[in-house]
Amino acid sequence: MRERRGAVTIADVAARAGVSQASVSRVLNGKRSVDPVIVRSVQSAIAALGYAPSVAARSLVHGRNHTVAMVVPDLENPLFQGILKGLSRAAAGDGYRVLVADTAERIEEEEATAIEARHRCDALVLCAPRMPEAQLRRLVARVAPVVVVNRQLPGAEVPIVGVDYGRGIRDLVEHLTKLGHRRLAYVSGPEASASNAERRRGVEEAAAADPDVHIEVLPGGSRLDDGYDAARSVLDARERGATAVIAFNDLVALGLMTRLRELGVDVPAELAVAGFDDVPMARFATPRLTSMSVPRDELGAQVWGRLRTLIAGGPVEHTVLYRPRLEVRESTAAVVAKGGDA
Amino acid sequence: MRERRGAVTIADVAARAGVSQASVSRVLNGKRSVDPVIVRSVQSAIAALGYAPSVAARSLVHGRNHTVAMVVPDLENPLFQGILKGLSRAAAGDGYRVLVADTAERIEEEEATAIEARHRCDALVLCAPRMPEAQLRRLVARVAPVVVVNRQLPGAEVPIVGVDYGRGIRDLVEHLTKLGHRRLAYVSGPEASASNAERRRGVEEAAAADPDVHIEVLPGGSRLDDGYDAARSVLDARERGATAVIAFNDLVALGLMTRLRELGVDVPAELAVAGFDDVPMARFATPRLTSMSVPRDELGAQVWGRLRTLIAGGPVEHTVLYRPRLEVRESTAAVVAKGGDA
DNA sequence: TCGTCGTGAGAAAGCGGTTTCTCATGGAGG
DNA sequence: CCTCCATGAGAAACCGCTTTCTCACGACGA
Repeated sequence: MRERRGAVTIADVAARAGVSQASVSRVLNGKRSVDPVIVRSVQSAIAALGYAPSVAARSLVHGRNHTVAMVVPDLENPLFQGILKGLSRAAAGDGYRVLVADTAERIEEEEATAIEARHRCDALVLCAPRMPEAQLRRLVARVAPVVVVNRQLPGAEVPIVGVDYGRGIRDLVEHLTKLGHRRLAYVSGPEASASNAERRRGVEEAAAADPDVHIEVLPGGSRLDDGYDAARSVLDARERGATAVIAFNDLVALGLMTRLRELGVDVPAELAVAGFDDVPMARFATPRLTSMSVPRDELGAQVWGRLRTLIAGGPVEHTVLYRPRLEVRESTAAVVAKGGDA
Repeated sequence: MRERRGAVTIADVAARAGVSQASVSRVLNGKRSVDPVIVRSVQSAIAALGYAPSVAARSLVHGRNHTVAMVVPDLENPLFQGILKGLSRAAAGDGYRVLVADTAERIEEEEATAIEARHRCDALVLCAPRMPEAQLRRLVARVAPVVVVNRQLPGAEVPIVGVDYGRGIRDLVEHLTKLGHRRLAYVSGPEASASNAERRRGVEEAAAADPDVHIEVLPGGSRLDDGYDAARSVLDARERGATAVIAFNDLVALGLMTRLRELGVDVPAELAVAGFDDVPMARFATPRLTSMSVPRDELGAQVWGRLRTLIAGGPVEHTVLYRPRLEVRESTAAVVAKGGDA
């Protein structure tokens, strides 16, 4: 430890420029009080030596290292990938980098991971945290500055960025009822998912708003396989009168459509199918999938905007919920009267 | 700066435990020379105060902060996402976190981004760097310890982890020739992509190995849209005798198949289609897509293994190239003789 | 008893940069 | 000429932790 580690330090620059370290520091940090001759001499020495200040030393003095930690339940999830992309690009514009911590859906590790990651960084992003609400409230108080994604925390002094899934579902139901559908099915997402709970609330609200509309909730999941496997119970619901299906997300919808096709069910002629999230493949499925579009990258950029404000000592900015946009495609069409009903 | 910043420091722990800071440090770092009474007293103080050592201070002393930077051309790419997932999970097992830098395909910024990111971290991962080879050689010498993904650097003292795309293509061609296909088309990837260059080399080698096999190269890209748009030139190639198509990757193949279906071309009866990467959707397409499977998460874990060795002062480990595994599905079948040729 | 060796623990220096305080110089005004 | 004020720059302390060096004490052997 007592040996110099080969890197160029501020002492080397000061020696080469013939000034004190304090002067080098002042030049580095743009202080106005430095004689221009010294400024040029220091800059010349910096360039000649290829000097870059130690992040650790600066961090020790400033108490900040210009990193932000992002904790996610699973990096496989397209939403989190999009948020990471948007966040990392936006933060880079302010000299920040994103440090990633993936909890692999181990809920019991989520809190410790968040605390550890935050300890390394200036701020934290919690993506769709799975832990119980009381625990989450205590955590956000502890790890500020923090932004939470896709998890409501009424009354908590923390910015929330998310998608208004309830609203999206209601809009989707409206699209389908305008096409004449009155009996629908909703293929549910994972039980532990807060965004699925919101979708289900949207389902309930849509059904409550129109006494003619009935929406049956079916078990499902979040992946292609889950949708594929849900086809059986979807067809049962169809026997009970359902003419349209809303899937938790596009992957579920795409898997479902594959199985329906294998089973000889014509989409949308015999059964309409709609998804959520509008993944790129939705536009290339057969039939093209009607879906609610969510701006993933932009979510990440919004997260950064709020974090930046918090880091700078600003106020807790408003919760922002993106309203999903309806992308009507081929998989939904007007209900066709079943034989004898015409 | 002269005010204490509220965090618990080693001085607080020392005061509470009634020992020196050196003793607290010794306990923290597991030194054997400490009296067990002092160990317990220190541990009790740490727990009571909720103390966690400053990452910056430790980093300053040790010259390491247990982070590794990963530079990618675009976080949208499923391969990089998978590598990030595998790397971040593997590194976490050793107390490391991954810091992400996305260059947004701005090749001119790649080098500076890599240097800056490395400066913040203990090591670097360069994913499919786009810069010219000479520049890349100079860079890897400068930023060691570094692992490069999907980019060959013969003779360079740097571990390479990647996919043997040439071998994958040759295996795919073999699969198709065994089905009786003799005239093939390859829908090319992005011009600047090193992995596309490898695939094209594989195409040339496969054609050179069998004088009966002819492979025509067509322009394409890397996304669903690119595949969709390539259908026209694919059909032209079919007029010239091609009975099977290999696409740069699965997204291109899926987009292509959508357009072929719209144009009334039966896959694989009239034209066989194969992809690369085996994304989840390949198993749910209609027809199910034949593809070369690549273990994305495992690539990330391999990257970590090599980085860890380098960080520990170990040798440059061997380049590892994963051989893609052929996943035969419905989109490829035996060539059907065209009318009149039977 | 005295001297030597080994072990445990505190003091102080150091990691690399920043900031505060102090000093020196020059200019202006009385 | 002398004093005061403003400005520029270096010295030293500090950020929080680690490590080295030194001291003290105890035990053992001569």
